[in-house]
Amino acid sequence: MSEISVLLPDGSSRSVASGATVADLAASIGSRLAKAAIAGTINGAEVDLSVGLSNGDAVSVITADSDAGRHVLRHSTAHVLAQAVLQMFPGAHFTIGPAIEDGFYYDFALPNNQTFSDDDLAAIEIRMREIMKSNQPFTRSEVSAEEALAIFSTQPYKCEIIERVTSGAADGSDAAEVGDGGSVSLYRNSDEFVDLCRGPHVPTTNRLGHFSLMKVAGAYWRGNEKGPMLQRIYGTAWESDTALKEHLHRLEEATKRDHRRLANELDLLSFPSELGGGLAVWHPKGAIIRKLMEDYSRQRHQDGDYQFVYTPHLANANLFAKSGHLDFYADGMYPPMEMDNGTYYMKPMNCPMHCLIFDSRQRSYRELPLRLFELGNVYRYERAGTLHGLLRIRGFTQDDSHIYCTEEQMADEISSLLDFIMSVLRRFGFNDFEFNLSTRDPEKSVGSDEIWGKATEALREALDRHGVEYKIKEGDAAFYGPKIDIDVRDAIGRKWQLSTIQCDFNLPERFELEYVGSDGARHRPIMLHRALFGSIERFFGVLIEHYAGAFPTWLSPEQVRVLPVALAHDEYAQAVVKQLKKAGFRVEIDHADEQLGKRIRNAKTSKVPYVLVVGDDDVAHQSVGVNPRGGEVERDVSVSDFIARLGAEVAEGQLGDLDVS
RNA sequence: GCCGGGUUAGCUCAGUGGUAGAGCAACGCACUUGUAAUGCGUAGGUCGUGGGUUCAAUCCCCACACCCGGCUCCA
Repeated sequence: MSEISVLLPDGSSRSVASGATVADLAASIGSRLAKAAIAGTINGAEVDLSVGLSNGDAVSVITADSDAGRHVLRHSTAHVLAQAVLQMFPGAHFTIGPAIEDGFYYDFALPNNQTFSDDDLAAIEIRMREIMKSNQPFTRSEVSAEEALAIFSTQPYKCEIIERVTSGAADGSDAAEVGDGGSVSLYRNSDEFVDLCRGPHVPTTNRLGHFSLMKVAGAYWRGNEKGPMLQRIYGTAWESDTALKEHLHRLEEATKRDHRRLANELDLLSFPSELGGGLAVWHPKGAIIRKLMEDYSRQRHQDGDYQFVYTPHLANANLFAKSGHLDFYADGMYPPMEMDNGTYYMKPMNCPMHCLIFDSRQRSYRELPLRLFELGNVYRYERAGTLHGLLRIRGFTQDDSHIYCTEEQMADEISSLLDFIMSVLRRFGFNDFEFNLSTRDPEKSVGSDEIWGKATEALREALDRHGVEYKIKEGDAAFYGPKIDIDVRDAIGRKWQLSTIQCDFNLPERFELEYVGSDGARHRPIMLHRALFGSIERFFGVLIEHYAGAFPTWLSPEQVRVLPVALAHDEYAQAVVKQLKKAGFRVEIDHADEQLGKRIRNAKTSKVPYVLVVGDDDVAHQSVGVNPRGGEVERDVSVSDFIARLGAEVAEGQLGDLDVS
């Protein structure tokens, strides 16, 4: 028998029999690898294990416990989901079912606009397990478009995909379904079930099984809100039961951090339904944190040569007509108030008002960059279904600034903004940043090519100067200019978009803003919008989840709780409280009318950073027992020592990074 | 806005076509405790709002409000 030679990922060559498949190669390397293999790559392209090798191929084996392997598992599980649904719901149409982060989904259109119930989900999962157990092979074939249309003649969505692909109108999601060649690739795993798919898939359905169907949801066909609404089933799938369990555990942990739950448990704020949707009231404890955030923000802006301004919550419609926002965003604004002297709107943004301030008198180039800053309250009528706790809210406060500068100043200004942003975010325990540069959408934009080019270049230059990696989001800019968005990762690795720096060529034009240059001529300034927190509300929501409600001492609404062991120690405890308050700390006392253990538990569940227990010894020695959040109890600490340590901790928090774990 | 699900005591949640229950919290009494839940007792709800069906609705139906999970959107 002749042999061929293939190249392995480590650079070595290996001889295998001519006609060997990826599976054969894996088996020749080791039985363990053969068992773990679910797909492979040949010359960089992902393939099924059953694909034959050619002499000189670069080959790798994909195992289930890799990202690529889990992707294959998830996609194969999605096929089985579709198979089960088609069996159980005669007349159902299936559409697309990709693998996604942590799992997969599949979209269906059920006859007579039926919807899936939770009971259906459980039944579908059982049927899926039966299919997996029956060990059906996934078999690939390639057919012409005509043949494919015949095979899927009762499946209009599949026909649409085939037609789009063969007519060259396919987008990414179509290509993922069928591949991009002239022919259409299919995967069949029984006589009755076949799906369009590029693959690869696991060799047989019994390689699947560590999965769970999670939820059912509505989803628009092709994401088009005017198109039909489909029924989507989400699932998660993993390489082992352990990995599945770990994932479900992570979800539980994330639920415990939910800011809506913690805001309630910690008495920070609430969303009374009497107020209306998407409107919050801040309770005293939440307000303490908010004030500290605002104080810090104001201090940093003052240090950064920003000038503080205030503007009203309402404005005449003419202002928003002039800014152009009424044309673009009227649907997202609270409805107009007809007054006897005109029509008024709640402001959905601060920028037009800041432009009025800029334009209130003649400006010189000597004033630039002119940085106007406001913690500005804005109101946006977000669509009802989009509201989400503090993260998507209708009334909120932006830490908003508009910077007017020259073209030449733009790059330096943006560069220093990046430093400013990261420095502020670090103060709140965020150390992992991701940058996105959003570029022009030629279909939806104002301004000349030249100015777009310059501004995009300035943003890029600033990012390059910082040596940070960034992603380009093609066409994702606002209509008025390119922008940088900054995402942070929180303590459990989730990504949140917070800060933004946006160039604006629209408003200076519309407001005819000018400054007098050193040449004596009038010039139009560049305008930058930027927010660090984004909105105070949203940032606070993210902060709650990041710290899981256990705020660092400098931000904690209650920094210390003093617990007298017994009634006899109450007087001393009150003296300790008095000293701490005098030193500027937020302190409460919990009198001895409950068991000590109970009171400690209460303090811990309230996430108070320091619990001080005081008893006979402490009265005798002017000391306290210190029980820190997440640390060991320390007895006989002198009150003055504790005050000094607490003061240092709070001050450190105000200067440097916080260790968040 | 669209597709689902939900709304019962301050909180977390049971429950029923004949106007309601638990745990925690609150309050009272006893206990005075040295590092994560003492015991006993009391009080607390127009069952989201409005309409309909019914002898009777918290329960069934409709509308609305608000919330949750997604989709779409996000200046």
